[in-house]
Amino acid sequence: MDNNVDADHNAVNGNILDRVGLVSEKSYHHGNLRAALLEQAKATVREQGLDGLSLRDLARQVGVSHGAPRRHFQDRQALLDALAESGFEQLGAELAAAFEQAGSDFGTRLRASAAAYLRFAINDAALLDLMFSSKGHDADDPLHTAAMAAFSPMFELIHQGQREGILEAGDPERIGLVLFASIQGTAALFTSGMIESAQLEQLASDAITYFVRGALPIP
Amino acid sequence: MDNNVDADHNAVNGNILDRVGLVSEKSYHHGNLRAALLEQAKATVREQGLDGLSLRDLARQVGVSHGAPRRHFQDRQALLDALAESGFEQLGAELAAAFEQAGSDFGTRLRASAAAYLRFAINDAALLDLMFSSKGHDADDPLHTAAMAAFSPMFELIHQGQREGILEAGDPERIGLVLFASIQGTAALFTSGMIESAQLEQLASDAITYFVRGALPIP
DNA sequence: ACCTGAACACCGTTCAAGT
DNA sequence: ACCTGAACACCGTTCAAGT
Repeated sequence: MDNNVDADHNAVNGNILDRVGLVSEKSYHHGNLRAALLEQAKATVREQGLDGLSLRDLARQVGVSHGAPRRHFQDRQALLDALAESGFEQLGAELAAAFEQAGSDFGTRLRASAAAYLRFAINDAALLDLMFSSKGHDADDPLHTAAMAAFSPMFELIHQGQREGILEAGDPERIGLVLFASIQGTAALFTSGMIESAQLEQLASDAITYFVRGALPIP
Repeated sequence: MDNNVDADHNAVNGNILDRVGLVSEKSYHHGNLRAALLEQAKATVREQGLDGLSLRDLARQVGVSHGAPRRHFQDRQALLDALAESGFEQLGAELAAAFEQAGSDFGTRLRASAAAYLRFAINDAALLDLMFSSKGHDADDPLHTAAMAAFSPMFELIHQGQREGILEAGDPERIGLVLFASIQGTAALFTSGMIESAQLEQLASDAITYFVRGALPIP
C-alpha cells in the first residue's frame, strides 16, 4: 500500500492508525491534537460557558504544552470559529436525523425538526450563542456556508410543503429563512433567560403554528 | 434647601451639579464615573466588539486608575450586565418612539417598530449580542425585566390588533412572544452574517407578514 | 511536521493606603 | 465615599530550540 502519499496529503485530521484505534491515548503528539482540542473545548463551553474557555487550560487538559495549539489554530478566535463550525455540523446532523425519523408527514417532520433545534439550544446554549455571535463575517464566510448546510433539511421541508399544497409558492430559501429566524429567535429567548422552560414549549408550538398559517397559499 | 438628604440617599448616578452642568469635564473623581464608564464601554463595544472591551482600557480612556471601576462594578461581568440592561432601556425607548411617530394604524405601527428594532441591531450588533447572551439568568433577573419592559410597546400593539379584530384573542404576551422571537431571530440572522443587508429587508417584511397572517382570527 | 518552554505584554482582581 | 497604585495569578501570542 502507498498510504504514504495519502498521509502526507491530509495529515491533520487523524491518520489511519487513529481511525483503527491502534494508537494509545497519550499519542496526542501525533495526529489528532486538533480534534482533541475541539472536543475538549466543546465540553468546557458547555459546562463553563464561553468565558471559561482558555487556550492554556485547554492545552493543559489535553496534555500538551501551551504553545502546541498554535500549530492547529492560529489564535483563540480561529479555535472559536472552528468550534462554531463544528457546532453547525452537529446541529445539521441532528436536524437531519429528526427529519428522517419523523416519517413523511409534513407537520410531524416540521415539529420534530424544530424540537431537535431547540433540544440543541437547551443542551448547548453557549455554543449556539457562539454560532450566532456577531464577528466580522464576510459573505463567503465558511460559517455562513455551514449554517445554511445545517438548516438545509428545513429548506427541503419547505419544498415538500409546497409540493403538497400546504405552503405558498416562492423561493424555498426565502420562505425557509422566516422559519429559521422564528426558531432561532425562540431559542435565543430561551438561552438568554427571557422565557422559562415551561414557556418554551408553548412559544415553540405557537411559532410553528403561526409560520404554517402565515405561509399558507392565498386561495 | 436640604438637598443633603437627597444626595446621600441616591449619590451614585450623578449629583445636582452634574445635571446642571456646573462641573468641569475632569471631575470624574466625584459622581459620574459609573455613567462615564458605561458610555465609553458602549462606544468601545460598538467599534471593537465585545472582545475589544477591557476594564483597564476603559479606566484609561475615562482618565481614572484601573482600580477605580471596582467602586461601581464589582467585576467585569457586572459591567457587562449593566451595559446589557442599559441596552434594553435604549432599545425600549427607540421602540416606543417609533411606535408613537407611526400614527395609529396597526400595520404601520407594527412595521415601524420592527424597523426600529432592526435599526438597533444594525447599529449595535455586538451590544444586541450581549443583551441576548446566555449567562446565568435567574427568573427574576433584572435583565429579564428590562427586556420585557423594552418590548412592551409590542405587547401594547398586540392588544390594539386584538381590539380591532385583526389579531386572534388570547394572552397578548403569549402572542407577542411569537413576534418578539421572530424579530429577534431576524436580527440574529443578520448580525451573525447569515444574511446580507439586501436580504434583511425582505426577511423582515416576510416575517411580519407571516406573523400577521398567522395570528389572524380563525373565522 | 509537530511540540516544548522561556519571554513579553496585557489583563482581572484584590487590598492597603491615601484624600 | 471614592480613588490610587502595588501586587498577584492568569492569559494570548511569539519564537527559538528541540525531536
